[in-house]
Amino acid sequence: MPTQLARKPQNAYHHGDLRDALIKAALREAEQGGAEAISIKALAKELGVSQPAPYRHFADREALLAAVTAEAFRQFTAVLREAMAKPSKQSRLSRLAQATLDFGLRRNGIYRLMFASRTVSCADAGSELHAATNETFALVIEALEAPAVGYLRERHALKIWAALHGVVMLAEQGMLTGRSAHTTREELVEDFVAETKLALEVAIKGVRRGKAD
Amino acid sequence: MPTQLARKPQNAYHHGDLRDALIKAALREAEQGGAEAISIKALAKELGVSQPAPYRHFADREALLAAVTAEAFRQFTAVLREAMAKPSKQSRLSRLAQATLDFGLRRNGIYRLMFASRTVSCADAGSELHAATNETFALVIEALEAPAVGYLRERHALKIWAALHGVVMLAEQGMLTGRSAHTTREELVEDFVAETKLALEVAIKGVRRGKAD
DNA sequence: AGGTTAAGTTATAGTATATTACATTGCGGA
DNA sequence: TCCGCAATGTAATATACTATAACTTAACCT
Repeated sequence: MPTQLARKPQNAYHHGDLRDALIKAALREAEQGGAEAISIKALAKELGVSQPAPYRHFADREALLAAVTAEAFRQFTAVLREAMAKPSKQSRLSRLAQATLDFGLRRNGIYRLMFASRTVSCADAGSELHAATNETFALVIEALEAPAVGYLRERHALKIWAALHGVVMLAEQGMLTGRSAHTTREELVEDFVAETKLALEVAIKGVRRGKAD
Repeated sequence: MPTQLARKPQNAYHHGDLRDALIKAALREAEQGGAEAISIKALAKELGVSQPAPYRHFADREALLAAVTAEAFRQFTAVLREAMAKPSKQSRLSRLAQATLDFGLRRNGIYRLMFASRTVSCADAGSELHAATNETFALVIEALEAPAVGYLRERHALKIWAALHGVVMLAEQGMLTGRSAHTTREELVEDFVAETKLALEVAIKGVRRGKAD
């Protein structure tokens, strides 16, 4: 699917690039209210087309959500990549982790759309989503800055990812506040980062010395 | 609000205990499809009452969801408590952790209702939900089997809770499968359990020796 | 008995998804 | 040139859900 240049929408009966406009507008809506805030009817009205028009481009609401989610993943990955790229005193893993937390809290509705809606599963290997999450996961592995030894990198990438995800979700739900004074979200994240680095280092040394898994 | 004995519902124009029946039926629905699967209309039909009848007991759909979520938390806490109580070779923290994973995956829709729906926030200290999550959190602290030293227990309880939550959520979404061969969800959870024990022990010793935070 | 009220009922409005049949535009080929 | 046609809209409509309003029934309480 090529990028389809927007053909002048000025005097248009035809919108010009309704599909893309729908995705962008839906992302804007989801920013605050999550997936539930995305209404085909409302989007159509906002874009000045009739209600059924979106159905020319998406079979149903779920198909739109899938496309929006994929786009959200692309943006997420871009943010993480940028955070890892910029020079800093922090380690790359730390920057990735804090960027994840920041994205998860700031663009909270979108984050939920990506990770906490069952509208779309990324289980089937062929899906657009699967590819998107693969890229994110690859970035996490890269952030570990560790050599490939067995499945250690993958395993620790999964762990830090899960931990970060948990912090974001609980924080969004307000379940972290008031539990432990003097413990901020950022500190929790930094704890996990430190533990990951340590554990991975130890594990790799262990494998190299002992040749055992 | 007393427990309101079910007055004989047999020959009833009045249902008898519609409020409770709604919550139970809604929980059953949510088991599979999460919060979105809960429809006032459908529940009313299932229970053999008219559509507006539920509104006698709940101001709106959200109020019903709040009550259902609170009940879900109660069941969740009960399951965890039971898992911790039964004798086993595993540590209490390990049993709590695996029970959490099991609940999160098996009663997946309910788990999402509890932790991944923004319908209800537990941020306000007075709410029924806040109390329910407090109880769960207290259980996690108890499972650590560690003495109260500063805020260490609370901090590590938050960490293991977040980590567990992350594993459950990612697993539900299918984001763990296929990433790292030879790494099961249970192993991830056990890893977090082991790290928590170790880190907490070290931290407590450190504080006691050095008197510093 | 009779009044009060909680807990239902029917009727109805408003909004969302989704389908069907029809209309408009612009482009490529005879 | 203009005809056909595919792409992309529109109008009309069916269905489902939330929610409110006005009315009815049953139970309880003096």
